[in-house]
Amino acid sequence: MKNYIKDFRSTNKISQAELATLTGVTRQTINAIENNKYDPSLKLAFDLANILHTSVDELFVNNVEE
Amino acid sequence: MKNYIKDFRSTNKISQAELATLTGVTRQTINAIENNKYDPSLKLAFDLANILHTSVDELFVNNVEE
DNA sequence: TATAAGTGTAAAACATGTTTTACATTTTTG
DNA sequence: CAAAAATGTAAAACATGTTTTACACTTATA
Repeated sequence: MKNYIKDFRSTNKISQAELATLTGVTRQTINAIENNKYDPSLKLAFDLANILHTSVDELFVNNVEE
Repeated sequence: MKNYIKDFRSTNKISQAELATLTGVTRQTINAIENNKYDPSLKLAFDLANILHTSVDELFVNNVEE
């Protein structure tokens, strides 16, 4: 699973910490997701898309190959 | 989180068991998600959307109020 | 109406996502 | 350049998602 959080975050001029606060998770969670340590829950994916003014389908790309 | 899996499944004329096989999870998982026992992982959400010929953003709706 | 196919459900074990606490390194700015 | 802000990271505890096994109930079909 690839994501464009960093790009959208930069476009929206917002830090990992701010994005964390706005989505109600910790900064570590945002950092881990950006660095592909794991994927967010579906709910968090939607919250991230909302705050970053985009959609889940645009924010993430599902690598069909595992 | 609300989902339209049952509706899309019906449109695509496919059983819970078939959808499970196609997405690589168990029938119980599909059943639990349809009945809102829990939300799928982001990857499973994408796989479901693909198989059901729709998008994550159309298949699920994020209830902003927790 | 009998049988098969489809659906609902449950508990235990296991896998993945998130928090907490804490510190190190890098980047930005006065 | 010094200080502040931002980012990377790690381990333990906790929360949520998924499998396995198993059985009961309902709906479709011969």
